[in-house]
Amino acid sequence: MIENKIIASKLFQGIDTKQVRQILDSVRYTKKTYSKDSIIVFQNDICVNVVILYSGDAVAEKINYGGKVEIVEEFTAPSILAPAFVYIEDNRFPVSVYATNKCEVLFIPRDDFMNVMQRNTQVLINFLQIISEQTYFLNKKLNIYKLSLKGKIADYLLTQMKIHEKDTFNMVSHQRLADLLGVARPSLSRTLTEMQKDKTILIDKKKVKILIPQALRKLAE
Amino acid sequence: MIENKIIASKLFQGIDTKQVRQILDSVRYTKKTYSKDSIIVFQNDICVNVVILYSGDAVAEKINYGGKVEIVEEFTAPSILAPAFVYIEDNRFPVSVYATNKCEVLFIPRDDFMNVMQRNTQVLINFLQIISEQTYFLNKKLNIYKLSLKGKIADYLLTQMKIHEKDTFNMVSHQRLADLLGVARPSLSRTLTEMQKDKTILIDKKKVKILIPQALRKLAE
DNA sequence: GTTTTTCTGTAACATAGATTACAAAAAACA
DNA sequence: TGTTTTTTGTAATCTATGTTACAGAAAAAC
Repeated sequence: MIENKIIASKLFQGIDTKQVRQILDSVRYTKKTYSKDSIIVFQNDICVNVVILYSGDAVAEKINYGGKVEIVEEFTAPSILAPAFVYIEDNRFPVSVYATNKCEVLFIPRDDFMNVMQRNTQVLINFLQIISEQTYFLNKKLNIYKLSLKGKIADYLLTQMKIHEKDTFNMVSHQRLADLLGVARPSLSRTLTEMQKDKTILIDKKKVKILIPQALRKLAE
Repeated sequence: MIENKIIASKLFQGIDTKQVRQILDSVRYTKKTYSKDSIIVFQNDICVNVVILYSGDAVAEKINYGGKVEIVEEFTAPSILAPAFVYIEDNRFPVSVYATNKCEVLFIPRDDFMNVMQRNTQVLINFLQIISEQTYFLNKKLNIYKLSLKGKIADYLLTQMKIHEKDTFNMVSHQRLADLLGVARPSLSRTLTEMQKDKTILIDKKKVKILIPQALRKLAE
């Protein structure tokens, strides 16, 4: 039953299974299954559907001028692909999305979905929130870009501290963190060492302990 | 007449004055006038209104940890302030906005505005497009951040070429461009000189001529 | 047309972070 | 337990861009 799967999506938050069924009955939708490595949406395709990945995992890739491929985003079901490109004027997908394992995807024509939003306040709120959160996270990402490496690390550590709700937690590998922050691994190592010399943080094996959170806040501002 | 002023806003695109009047009549709204340098919205205020600047100019500023002030965005009427923060969960203004000259502002409670969107498809489309475009531009800005200085200049020149619809056009001053790109002025000068030595572009006084657009596209990818 | 101000080019130097390389430490495996 | 693989620390070097400083060119003001 498709409604049991998509109900976990943020798009249908606060809506019960029966209502989701009614919504699906009120629109024309297409259901497709994709095998590993097949392409779900093509870069530059015109985006006339709300695309809901309701099972499986996918990645967004961009092919740039020189033919080089860059991974832009990773999706895990349930997830809406490129919600901000559905109602925009030049509404072409900026990326290609392909399945990293078996995926099930729902396509709802944007006009039909517009009707749903007009009838169902909760869906409207949810969709507005989904797009708005993207703006929020992009803004945040942009701020992080402007920071020095120490600032980026500080931001990462503060976020982790918030997630774990304590000042001691396990770190991912240096290589993984370097990739996340978009920096070189040896630069990251060097800077982590500096921060330990500063007595701002303490690292023991995989464990980090934040000694002076205020110092991190200052670095990450 | 307020409706004659706000009708130029993207939010009311495709809607006639009479309808705008009807929309305004259907919501509770507040109209305020701000003198130069007064604050329109305060950073960290909860954002429960759609805020429409319908005359005047304003700037968004952020006060960061150390008390330093940073200019984030400039608004010219008609413009919606922080549309992406109206329906988000942690809906606090990320910035303070203040008037740089006399401003007139309309506040519409977000629940009332939600009703408008549900009754009026055009307003819904417009609002979705406004938020979506923000995502689009932030994505673009993020990509530009990742580029080298040459890449940033290339991107700027290509955009200008598109705007002017020809390969020769006037440039803004180095200082202004350096600020736009977020780089140091002498670095910009040096790099422009390099690009002229490469024969990619040609500069004469204020005029630039793009000699090899493909080279720029490669740099800006 | 002369003076003053602003803009541009450029050089010398500083700095953050990338790159490469390698050895020590830790973890995984057998 | 010993062996292999992965991860980490760190040093040497390179590179892009920032910083500072100043002189000549252009533009604006007078």
